[in-house]
Amino acid sequence: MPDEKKPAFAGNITADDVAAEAGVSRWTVNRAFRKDASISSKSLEKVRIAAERLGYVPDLRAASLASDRSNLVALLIDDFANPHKLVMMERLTRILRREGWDILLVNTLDRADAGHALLNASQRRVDAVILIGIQFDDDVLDTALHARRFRKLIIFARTSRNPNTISIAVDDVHAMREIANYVHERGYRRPMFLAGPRTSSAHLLRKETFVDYWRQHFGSEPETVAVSAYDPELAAKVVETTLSARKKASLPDILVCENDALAIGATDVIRHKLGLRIPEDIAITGFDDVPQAEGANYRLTTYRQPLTDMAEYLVEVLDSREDRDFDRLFRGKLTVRESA
Amino acid sequence: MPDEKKPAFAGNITADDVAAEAGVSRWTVNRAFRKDASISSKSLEKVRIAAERLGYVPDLRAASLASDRSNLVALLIDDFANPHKLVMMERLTRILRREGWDILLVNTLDRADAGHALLNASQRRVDAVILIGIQFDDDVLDTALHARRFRKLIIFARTSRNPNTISIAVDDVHAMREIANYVHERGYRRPMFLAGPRTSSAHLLRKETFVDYWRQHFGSEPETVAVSAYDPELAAKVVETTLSARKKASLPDILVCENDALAIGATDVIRHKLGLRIPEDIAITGFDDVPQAEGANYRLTTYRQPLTDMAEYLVEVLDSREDRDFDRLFRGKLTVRESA
DNA sequence: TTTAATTTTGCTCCCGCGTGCAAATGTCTA
DNA sequence: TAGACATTTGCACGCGGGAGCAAAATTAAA
Repeated sequence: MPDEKKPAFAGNITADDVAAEAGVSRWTVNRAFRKDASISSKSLEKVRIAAERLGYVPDLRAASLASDRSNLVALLIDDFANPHKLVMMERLTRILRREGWDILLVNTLDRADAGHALLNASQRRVDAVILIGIQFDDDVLDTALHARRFRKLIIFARTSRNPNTISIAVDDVHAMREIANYVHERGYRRPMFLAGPRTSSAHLLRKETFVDYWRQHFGSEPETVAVSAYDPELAAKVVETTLSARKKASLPDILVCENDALAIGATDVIRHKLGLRIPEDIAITGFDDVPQAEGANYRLTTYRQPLTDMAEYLVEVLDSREDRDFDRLFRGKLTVRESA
Repeated sequence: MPDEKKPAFAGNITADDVAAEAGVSRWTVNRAFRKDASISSKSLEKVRIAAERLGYVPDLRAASLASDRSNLVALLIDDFANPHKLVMMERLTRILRREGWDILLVNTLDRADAGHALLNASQRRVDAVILIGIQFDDDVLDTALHARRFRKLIIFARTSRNPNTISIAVDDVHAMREIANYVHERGYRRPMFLAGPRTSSAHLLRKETFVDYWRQHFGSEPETVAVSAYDPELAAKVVETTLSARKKASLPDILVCENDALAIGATDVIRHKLGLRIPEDIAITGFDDVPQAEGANYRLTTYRQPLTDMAEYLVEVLDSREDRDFDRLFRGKLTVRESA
């Protein structure tokens, strides 16, 4: 009695095998695995059973090839030093997966590499590219968009003025004004703004907004300092070299940081290297509300982005077949803690 | 003169289009994009130019379908609260991409979801699955392996006793003994071990090793406490409830933590909630050497995993067509700072 | 210069599934 | 129960490119 049962090893079970097993045609089998399928519950059941027995799962490569929809999006990141990225990835992967989207994770190694990263994604024929990094200049975006290798290029958590790009972000202007008002209300008068890297395209309007608003409404011109990456360690170095030489009287009374990554680095160095108290000697605000901002060590006053709402809107955008302007700004929430 | 030039919009440029443009056959075009190709430099040049002009990029879905190699690996994660994951992702994405591998990022939502996550990956016909999370029980692994949906199932940065699985990890036993010796040498006598969640399969041997070793060599039985996830916030809570009620004399003199995520949470709560000094009142050790361990705030004595070596070995494993035992343990490095 | 060895090129036949339509089957009403 | 309509099912063809071999072109040897 040679090979009574099929080999348990599923060399490659295709829809044809399942069709034979279930006594239907291949197309019926495939239909059973599509949600919009028009199929009788009877044959659906037959197919399910046969597929189960054979261990069949549809091949998404083939499906994608035939249908020209991959249900795959590329997620391009570069600044892995920013702890907020972990939060964003968690939220995006969770929600995208729930809605049937898979994610190709691409590490954009450096600015020169952005083009390669995009090309990489295009070879997999992703339906969209999501940028949550920082090193994307307009020329790279334009090249990518010109080649039209993907239908949608989404800049997440960052506003962009590029008209061919979809930007889903928090309303930086509104947020920064709220922070400025709060800072002033609490009695701070000599703010210093700690900014991140400037890129020509995907830009944060936080620094500009804060500085302009403060000047217009409260008279004085805030100092500003820039860090070349959203990296706590780098921020710490910059803050140290900027502040350590100063006399106590000429120190700012508050450090308004472009995001929590910078604020965290600043906090550490202010406390441990400069030996100052927060908020008594210098107060600090951040932006993003990363998990550790809430912890006992930082208790950071910051601004929370509505990431879940943003991710859900992102899915909407991905699913949409329209060709309208998808840009959208969200309102976040000022979260007050003890740091300012 | 109707449509003199081709539409700039690359609806879908295929190898056929390029072949026509370059005056060669389709197969020559495809060969031009494979690195092992046997092609004359003359036609390679012609193809390159034509491809450039038309904006052609080979379709990896089709290539994968035809060749049965996708050059895609799935990366399954669940514990996004652990900052070390960010480091691991950075390293893996960097090295894998450099070697021509793309990454499918899958968020394993919870333990019950692991099966779905695996199935998800299998539908894309990934060449391998890499697990860097924690919620993978043996039954899930066995199901996945039994279905034989991928050639390799790699457990990264965690040892596994499952014989069908490839484990690339640091030698926990060696590392923990080194830590235990160091702790004892420094004069600590009442250690408490702060452990993470226990899963039946992908297991860390750190707690067992430390406790056994300490008992055997130094007589006393260390206390142990467990946290249900590698999450600093959770660790903080557990440590607070465990230690806050005790008199100072009955406190441990050192907290040996299974990894930095726990150590960070513990540090915060010990300093800010219990009002104790580190290391004078309680010392702390971690494991992983996350970026913030080096920062001014934590200065954590910890153990660094050779992630780059491990990732490079991972690539070797992926590329190999042999069927041998790939399990491998690496030696890391004890990194001493001020916390212990 | 002719023949043999070698490299390059073209081609047939798949890979596994979706699209759109026609045939078949089922359901409802009069 | 026949006719009209709705639902299911089957099928030819195509998506873009790889494997392996045969034909053609190029190079080396005699």
